[in-house]
Order: sequence, then C-alpha cells, then structure tokens
Amino acid sequence: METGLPKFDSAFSIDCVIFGFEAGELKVLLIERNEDPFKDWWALPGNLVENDESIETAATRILYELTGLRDMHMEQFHTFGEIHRHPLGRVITVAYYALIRIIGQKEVKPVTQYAKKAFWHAINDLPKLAFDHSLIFDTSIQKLRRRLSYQPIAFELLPEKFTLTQLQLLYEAILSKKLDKRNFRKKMLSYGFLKELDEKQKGVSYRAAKLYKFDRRKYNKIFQNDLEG
Amino acid sequence: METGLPKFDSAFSIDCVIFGFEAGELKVLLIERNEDPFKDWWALPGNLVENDESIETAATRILYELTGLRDMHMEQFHTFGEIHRHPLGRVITVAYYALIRIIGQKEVKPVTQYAKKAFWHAINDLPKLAFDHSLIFDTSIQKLRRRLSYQPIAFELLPEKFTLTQLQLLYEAILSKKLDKRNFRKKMLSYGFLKELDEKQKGVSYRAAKLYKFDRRKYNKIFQNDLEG
DNA sequence: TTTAGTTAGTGTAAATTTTACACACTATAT
DNA sequence: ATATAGTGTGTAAAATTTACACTAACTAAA
Repeated sequence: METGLPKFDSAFSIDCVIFGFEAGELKVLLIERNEDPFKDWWALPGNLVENDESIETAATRILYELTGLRDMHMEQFHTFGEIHRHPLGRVITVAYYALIRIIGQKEVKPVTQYAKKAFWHAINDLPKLAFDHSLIFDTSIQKLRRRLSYQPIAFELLPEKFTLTQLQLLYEAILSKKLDKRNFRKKMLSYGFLKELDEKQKGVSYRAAKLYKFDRRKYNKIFQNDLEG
Repeated sequence: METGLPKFDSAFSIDCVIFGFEAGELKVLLIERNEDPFKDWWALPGNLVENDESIETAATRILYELTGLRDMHMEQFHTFGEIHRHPLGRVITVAYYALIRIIGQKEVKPVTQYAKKAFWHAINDLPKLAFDHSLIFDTSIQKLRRRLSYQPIAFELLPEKFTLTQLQLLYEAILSKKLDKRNFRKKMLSYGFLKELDEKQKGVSYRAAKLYKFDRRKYNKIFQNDLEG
C-alpha cells in the first residue's frame, strides 16, 4: 500500500481487545481511527511501546488512556509479527485482552488523539477492522474460550454482585452455545467459590433472583495446587 | 549490570525452548554462550529478528542455525518484555517452544558464532540460565502441559513408530506424574487416531512391544469441529 | 533346555461426572 | 385477580474415570 506517509524503520506496539458484557451480549471496544493509514476505519485500540516501559506497563497505560480505567484484568495472548502487517513499516505487536466491568454508555471518551471515538460493538456484529485486527480479534476469542475453563475470568466481566442467570448468559456468550440451566447451576455451585448473598436483584418486573459474589480467597484455596498457566 | 560493552537502543529477539525426548526423559537443548553478557553461562538459543522476516520465519531460521533441522513443530507461547531483562539494552523477546524428534547425541554442533556448544539437559536437572531464561523455560513447561491435553504434540517428540509405553513415559515426563498403564492405553486407543502396525520393537532384551503410528488424518477428522487454539 | 528376569498386555467393578429433561413458585404490572 | 416472565429445583440414565493384579511373551544366562 502506497500512502505517501512517512515510513519508519521498526517499531513495537501493543493492541488490546477490550471485552465487556452488557445486556446478555459480549462486546468489544473499538476505536474509529482519526489518522492514516486506515483513517475512518474501526480498529483495536493500541499504541507503541515506549523504551522505558515494560510491555505490561505499556498495555496498562494504553488501556488507561483509552478508557480512563485502571486495575482491570489483562492478559497477553499472542504476538503478531508478519512483516507487512502495518503498511508504514515493520511493527510487531503484542496483543492483550482486557476484561472490564462497567459499561456506562455505548460511547467511551478516548483520551488519545488518534481515535475519533470509541464504541462498544457486539462481537457477533463487528465491522471490518484495520490492519490485521480481525485476525487478532479472532485469536483473542479462541484464547478467551480456552481460558474460561481453567481461569475465573468470567467474574472480571460481571458486576461484583450477580445472578446465576447472568453468569450463565456470559458463559453462553463466550462459548457461543446454549447451556442447560440446571446443570450449569449445579456445577457452578459445586465448586464452592460462589457466595450466596442475603440480597436480591432489584428493579426487575418479575421474581427477583438471588445475588452471588465470587469468593476469590476460596477459589485460590481450592485450586492452589493446580496450574493456572 | 555494568559490562563495558556497547549498549544498543531497542531490539527484538526470539528465544527457543527446544524439547526432545530420550531415554524416558524430557530434555532441553541449551547453548553455552561464547560472548558477553553471560559468557560461559547456559542459555536458551535465540537471536535477533531481522527487519525483513516475520517472527515465524525468524524462529525457524534460528532453530535451523542451531540444530540444522527444519520442519519441526514450533509454537509461540509468550512474549517477555521487562525493561531490564537484557543488560545491554531494551530487548523484547518472543518465546517459542520447538519439539524435535531425533536426538542423535548429547552434543549438537551449533552453526552460530555466539554459542560455544549446545547440549541436551534433562529438565529436572537444569543449570542456572542466563538473562530471564529460567523464567522463560518455566513458562514453556506450563504451556506445554496445558497444550498436551488438547493438541497432539506428544507425537512430535516421538519417532514415527513408537510403543504405547514410550508414549506413556512421555506423557508422564511432561506432566511430571505417574499414570495408570491400563487406563492410559484404554484412553489413548479409544481416540481412534493411533494405528497399530504389524511390527514390533527391535533390539530389546525382553518381550518386544507392538509399534503404533499417529494417524494425523484421522486425528483431524475426529477433532475437526473442536477449536485448537 | 531350563530358569530367572523383564516388560507387554489385558478386564472389571465401583465411583464420579455428565447429560437430558419439565414444572411449580414468586414477584410484578395491569 | 390475573396475566406475564423469569427463578429455582431433582432424578434417572449414560458416559467417563478410577483403582487395581496377574498372565503371556520374550531374552539372557546358566
């Protein structure tokens, strides 16, 4: 691709697939690019890694710049290093996924200059993405699915207090398949790391469901001898 | 660490954890470094990524330079990007594991200049490693264990024809635990992707075992609908 | 050829886990 | 009071996993 833009030699970046869960749907935060290349395209938020920061730090910073949020769950899942994945030069990128809890509104105010705006998109209805970001996204979903079975990542996407139905809907969204209600509940409760609260859902126009909390201490106790990697 | 060596700005490398299986033991190929920093230390083979090659290509090249082998199974498993992981400057490294079949001798003739020699080391008896390579190795083992349960990686480490006992010993070595012989065989054979040959082990001073082959075509057919990532 | 030594190869019963499946209860809104 | 919508619950069958020990086959040495 000939863009007329200045080329650069070689660089190193982070791209983030930011997942959120709302209204029974799994969503991803995309930015609309403000700059060439791929001006006006949707893309995963990302940026270059500075020389004086680790890639973890860079990922945290980039996420903060975009969402204003810190301390969310993040995990590296793959590094993409095709030569021509960026039209302006060699850019190797480490991809992270991030799981965030609060989805205030459809639009998020990005703090960076290269993004016009940021929107939540349902994962089953994504636009075409800039660069190789569609590949990066597809890879992220696969990793997420796999990790769901051996890491307590679902609770990073739910509010602190949640109902079993919400938890099940989230599992179904990530795995992209229906699960049996009774079996799901039986299984989840059998682990012993869900704490039933003396509280119920509010503001619903039907029978309110019990609320639960994820008890990380118990989780760690139960799985302390298992490998997590 | 002050070494007096020239510093460089920022670079990008590949490090490889090369696994082999011999005499019932899982082994890793380490090089003895010929250059500072960490001269005379054992290290994982690795090298810088050139600007005109993808990271996959670089990994393949580096592996070839060290072992003279091509077409072995390789897979990326993590990227290490702490700022000070390399004493001479910023080096971000993508770590791959490689699985290789033939272990001719204890020593491998490396083709590169920075390695004095290369030796197979039993994974339970590793020396201290240069840089953050011990961490990289530990991570590789965890990933290997996890992937063993959903990818047919064991067969990359065995000769084309193998006995069930060899296969079991390999599983035990990777998982670092004993398995029940009858249950292991029952399970493995039940998958249907092992082909029993009309041939037996040779050169053993006891009852020779049947040889089996991994039938990749059948494997793919059986697992075509499952995700592999 | 006999014997000792070594690994190969095999089956079953019990326990556990997974699956399939449907209806009464509770709360709200009208 | 009644219609509506989601909550919450149990059981039986099937499938999978686990625990467990001896005979068969072959080689090597006597």
